[in-house]
Amino acid sequence: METAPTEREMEILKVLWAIEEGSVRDVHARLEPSSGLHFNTIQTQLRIMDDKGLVAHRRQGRSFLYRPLRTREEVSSRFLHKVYDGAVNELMLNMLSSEKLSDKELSELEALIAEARQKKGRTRKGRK
Amino acid sequence: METAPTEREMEILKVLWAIEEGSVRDVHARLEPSSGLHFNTIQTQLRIMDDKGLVAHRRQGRSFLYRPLRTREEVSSRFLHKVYDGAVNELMLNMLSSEKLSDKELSELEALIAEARQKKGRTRKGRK
DNA sequence: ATGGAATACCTAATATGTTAGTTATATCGG
DNA sequence: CCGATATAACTAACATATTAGGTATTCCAT
Repeated sequence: METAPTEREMEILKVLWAIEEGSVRDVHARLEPSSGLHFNTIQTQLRIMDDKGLVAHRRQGRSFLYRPLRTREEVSSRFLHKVYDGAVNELMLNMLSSEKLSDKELSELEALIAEARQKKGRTRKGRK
Repeated sequence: METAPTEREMEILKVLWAIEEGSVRDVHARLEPSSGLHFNTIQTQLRIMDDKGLVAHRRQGRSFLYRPLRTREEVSSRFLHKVYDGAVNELMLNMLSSEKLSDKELSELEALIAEARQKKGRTRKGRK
């Protein structure tokens, strides 16, 4: 069916990514301060997301515990392909220009990529 | 007002990013093969996006030429903050794991970052 | 001028998203 | 067992998105 999460659904997914699994109350507690949304609203939203396959639930005692079925990777990958046709370096280029990154952050990024390169090199041809 | 582009609006923005500026017909020509959408549908959509401030138009002869007002940078930055709270390296980490990047692409990425670091270094303290 | 083609403008139907009230049901303490 | 409370389930109202039909206007060629 491939339904993309809506704005609100993204907020809820974000909470679930953070807490891994949680009840309506848990999600509501996290979202209420910033959004002021009613408990029932979150409950309804979660049920809809359940129908859509964005989350799953299991019973615990009298309440449900919800967990995300979409990962951040999936959401991000979808974004990359939708907006950049999959061109990671295009995205990175834009990030580098729009985000103000510190030296430290840049070093970290470089290290991440170097590591990925290492890993790849090892499992393929030779060292370089 | 800060309205986030919807799914369909994203498709249209993408076309406009590619062609820089174009008439309803131009956009429709690009979108029709994949979507089968009616000419008028695109026209209405563009007018709505105009109202929302996502695009602007100018007259040329009897028709309008539309151009995007949101850049890919802006859309991407918004995504980064919404989904990752601005943590670029988190995003990159996920990209590295979910996208299958070639050695060449990884090298390019590394080069991009190195360059950004150079540039930053030059305008700040010293060389390092 | 007049008819045809292209286009903007207006309108509306349908679908989907968003929010929260109301009702039913289960659980726990006494 | 009984009432209080927490929660799920149902329902509904309203907003926004999506799609396309119809109408008015403009320009071009005959």
